[in-house]
Amino acid sequence: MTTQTKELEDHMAIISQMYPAMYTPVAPQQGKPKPRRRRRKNKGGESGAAAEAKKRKLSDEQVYLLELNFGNEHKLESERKDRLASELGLDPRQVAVWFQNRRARWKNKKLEEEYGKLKTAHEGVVLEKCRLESEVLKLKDQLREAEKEIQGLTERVDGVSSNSPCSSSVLSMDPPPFLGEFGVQGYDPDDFYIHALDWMNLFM
DNA sequence: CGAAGTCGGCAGTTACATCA
DNA sequence: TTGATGTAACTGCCGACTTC
Repeated sequence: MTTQTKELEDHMAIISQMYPAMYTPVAPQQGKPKPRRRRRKNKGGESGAAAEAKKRKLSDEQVYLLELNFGNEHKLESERKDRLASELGLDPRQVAVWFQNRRARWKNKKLEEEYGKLKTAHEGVVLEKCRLESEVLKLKDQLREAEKEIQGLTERVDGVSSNSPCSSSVLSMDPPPFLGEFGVQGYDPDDFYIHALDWMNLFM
């Protein structure tokens, strides 16, 4: 076996993996030919007998060369089509049709890939949304607890406010930065408890 | 400039081969 | 035998280009 032949076989193996259904070996026509259903019309003007004589399935080598050409350029200029057709022993029309169908398959494949990517991305976003929603619920709970605690402390402070030396300055302070639900800009949930404790220490 | 012809591309369809 | 699937080939339409 020559290196070139081996290379061709390797390429065919790869291509066969990509398009398994395209490369089943052509079985020689044996016995009496089955009657074919009639097409609607034959625009090409080819006689029925001539069309009948044509091999329907392209050979592995023909497909391999067509794939190589398609890999280089998906579009087919007239000159290249004629050259390819004579190289492969095909009608230029067959080459054009093959490229057309191949472009359609390629487009479908790309659409499927794109769909897969979008689906994965969408699933990721839905997951992240769930995570964020549960985090919001958790933070709301924490906020409620903190507000309850502050309420209790405030009531305690009110009870002794009349004889506390610092009461006036404390009571005149701005409300704590964590009061109110999500109304504070620059609020960092990680620092929530640290800030809350700092603020409460003023009363201790 | 515009009508007519040609050509290539695409979407959709049909006919056929192959396989489970 | 039959239904599903892949593919070659077809139809019909459209836009770009050329010719007259």
